[in-house]
Amino acid sequence: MSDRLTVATWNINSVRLRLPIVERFLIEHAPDVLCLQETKCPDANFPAGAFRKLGYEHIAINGQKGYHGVATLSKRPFLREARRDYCGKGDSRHVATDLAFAGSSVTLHNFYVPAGGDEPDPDINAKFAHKLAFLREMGDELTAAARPSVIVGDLNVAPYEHDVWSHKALLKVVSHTPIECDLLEAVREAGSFVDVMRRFVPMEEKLYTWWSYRAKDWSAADKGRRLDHVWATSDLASTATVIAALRDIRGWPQPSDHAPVITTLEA
DNA sequence: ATGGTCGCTAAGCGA
Repeated sequence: MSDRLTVATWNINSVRLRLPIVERFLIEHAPDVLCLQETKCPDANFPAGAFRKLGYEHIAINGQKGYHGVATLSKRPFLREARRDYCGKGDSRHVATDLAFAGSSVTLHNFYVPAGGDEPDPDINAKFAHKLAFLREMGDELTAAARPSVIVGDLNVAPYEHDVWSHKALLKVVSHTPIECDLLEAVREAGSFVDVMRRFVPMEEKLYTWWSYRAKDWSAADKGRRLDHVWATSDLASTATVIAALRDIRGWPQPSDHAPVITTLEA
């Protein structure tokens, strides 16, 4: 049974403040599924009604007050929902859903990996130690990942040379240090996942999903990083296509500092 | 050059 499923991922940095542009995105791009990160919203206050009105009737949320938070919005019903408390800290950083796909099902993991603070040394920076522990736990879990599976989200690591505006300038900057880049590769390989964005954009081509709020003119400076990712198991990756980071959306009014990424899965 | 800007929630923290 042939099928097609479009999956978007977007760190929106407050779902309530960003509701107008999330609605605009859903109307203009109409993915089957949208995975949000940094919703910063307790579940009781999640604006589910606004999304249901746009046809996203199935909503899996894992939120908390003020920080983190993920949500998966879907036109297609969920066969299963699961949430894992990575590192046992009570942070809302993961929700998994199973969706009907091609006569069977696909598992979709939505992750928000800890940013890791400023100092890339786990001995003096507990936030960086947490980030590394979180990634190691991801690797342990994903070794046994169901097939087919897709992982999307803000992984807060830009692993390759051209995932950042300057490899040399960022070697000691959290998100692009060798320890994180090597660990993210090990996590991906532990579950035999394919980096779908890089299947479509050559390794030597710059590719970003995030631009800091701090730049005077983010687009002109273009000091971006590829922090958001789409991974798929090899059975899906062979037919997956990516609309790489929708950069224009970074320039919408009151934007998130991340751009969304859309992937089409076909089987 | 070691800031610069956001969003939460009510001064400072996290990103």
